[in-house]
This record gives sequence, C-alpha cells and structure tokens, in this order.
Amino acid sequence: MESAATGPQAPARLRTTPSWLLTQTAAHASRLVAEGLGALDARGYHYRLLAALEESGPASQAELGRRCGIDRSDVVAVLNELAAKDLVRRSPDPADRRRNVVTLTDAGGRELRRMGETLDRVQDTLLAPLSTAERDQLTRLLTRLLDHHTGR
Amino acid sequence: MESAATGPQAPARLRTTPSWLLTQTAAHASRLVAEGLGALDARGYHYRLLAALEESGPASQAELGRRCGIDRSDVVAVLNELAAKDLVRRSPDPADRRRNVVTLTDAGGRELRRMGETLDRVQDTLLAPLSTAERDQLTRLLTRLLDHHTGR
DNA sequence: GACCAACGTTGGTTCGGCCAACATATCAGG
DNA sequence: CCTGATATGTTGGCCGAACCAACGTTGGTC
Repeated sequence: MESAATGPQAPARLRTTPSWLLTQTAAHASRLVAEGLGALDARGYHYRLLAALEESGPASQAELGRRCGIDRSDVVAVLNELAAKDLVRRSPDPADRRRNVVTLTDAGGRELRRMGETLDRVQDTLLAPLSTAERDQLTRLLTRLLDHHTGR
Repeated sequence: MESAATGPQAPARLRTTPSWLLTQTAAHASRLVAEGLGALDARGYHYRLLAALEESGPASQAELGRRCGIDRSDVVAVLNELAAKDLVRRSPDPADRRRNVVTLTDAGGRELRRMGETLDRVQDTLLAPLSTAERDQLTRLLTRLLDHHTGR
C-alpha cells in the first residue's frame, strides 16, 4: 500500500526521460491495479481475457492471446485458473480439433463486471491530479504511441 | 526485436483504460530500453544508479536507493555488478561505519555517457509519432502523475 | 547501558512478458 | 495421396522490475 516514493528527488536525468516517466507511472498503475484486482483474487491477465471474451465472443486460446497481447503459454495458465472458478468454459472445437473454444460463463460475466467497477475506481485514483481534458489528452497520446509501436 | 503486436485489435475496454495504455506503452518502452542498454551489457537499474551518482555525487547505498526509487536489496546486487566493472567504487564510510560510500569512477562516467546517448536514441524511437509539443505535453502529464503518486 | 533506528546484505516473492520445444491436427503443393 | 509447412495447446523455463522479511552491525538517545 506504500507509495514507494522516490525519496528526496530523483535525478533530473531521469525525471526528464520519457521512458523513465512511463515505466514509473506504469509501475504505480500496476500496483494500484494489482491491489484492486487482488481483492477479487484476480490479476490483470484475468481481466484482459474476460474482457476480450465478452467483447468479441467465444474464441480459441490462440485468438484470445493475439487479441490481448498475451503469450499463448500464459493464456493456458490463466484459463486454467478462470476455468477452475467456472468463469470460463473450455470445450474442444468440433470444426478444428486443434482448437479449444473458450466461452464466457454467466458467472464470468458477473465477475468481469465486478472487476470493471473496481478498475474504474483505480483509474480515478490513478488519474486523480488530472482534469477530464487532461485525462483525454493523456489517453490520446498514449494510444498513438501504442498504435505506432504495435504496427498500427 | 519483434513488436509483440496486440494482434487484430485489443478489446475496446482495454484500449480506453488509461492504466492499460500506460502499462502497455511502458512495456514497449522497457523493451526498447532493454535492447539499447543490453548492447552495453547494462539494465535500467545500472543507468539509474550511475546517473544519480553523477548528479549528486558520492552517496551511501541507502541514499542512492531512495533517490532512484530502487529497493535497498536491489541496490546491493546492481552495485556489485557495477563495481565488478570498475564503474563504481564502494568504500566504507569512516564517519559512519554502517555506510558504504559509493563513488563514480572515471570509467563509470564514460559508461554513463555512452548509456545516455543510446537512451537518447531510444527516446526518439519511442516517441517517434509525436511532435515536440506533444512530447512535452506527455512529459508534463506523466510528471504530474508521478509527483502525485510519489507524495510530491 | 538499554532501545530503537538506520544500514548493508541475503534470500525470497510477484507480475508481466517472453522463448523453446513437443505432440497433435490442419492444410497446401507436388 | 502423401509430404511438408503451419497452427494449436501445453509444459517448462527465463528475465527485469518491484517488493518484502529477516539478520547482524552500527549509531544515536534516553
């Protein structure tokens, strides 16, 4: 819960380096997200997969991984955990026996919603010092960066 | 070197969530930094400590950690590596025998400079799609967020 | 002198991100 | 039809950054 503050004052070299600002703020963001989702016994990966399932419907594991930017191998582990809690159902795809079709269960939908609510609160504490306009600005800038480095 | 692209299109839920945008762009930033510094056989922690040393002069390990936002225990390990390359000298503080005084060597200064140059290039590829004004905007917004979550 | 705080150090943990390898299954070309 | 390339799920590992608990030593204070 501690702020892990950068004590006195970080070196100017760092404070003016965008990559450092990014990774530092991201670290704070991650901590807040972990705290929030941790209360629901979940992590970022769980939310991402559930969100993708709700938004685009059932999909294979590989497809899910591609959509969320999560490695195939990590998808396996997270789906195991989600399936163990019945938030997700994994069934062999009759049309392509290599694939598993992953489906969001009702409980999964409910859990996703709960996660979404806590994440909304997290965004608010994360962006607390910024006005609405500034939040939009930040979002736009980051989106452009991300799109660029993602191959559009 | 791969872009690890978020395949087709990440769920809108994610793409509009600032904490996700932050952690994703930060991941790209970290990758670029790791690539750049990796060529010099260094990591982010090494640069941070060297930069702090150059900027504020010799200091104890605890002090360095506080300045850089690096945990005491991690400082130990990184200083071991830096000292092994003679980029840093670690000597007991005669005034306080609990402390080690860490000093930047000439070689350390040179290496820091080299790191700084490659990091400058990294910033440029990281921020490629943004104009100078936009880069400043981003820097200001992130700085405000960081200051806020750092206890000012 | 007794206590508590700070320091350096060791040895963990977590989370996100990645890679290599393998068996199985699909698909396209010869 | 068969053969080879490709996709999928899965296992088991690795790394960097961030953290935490504990211990022995040293410093300052009451």
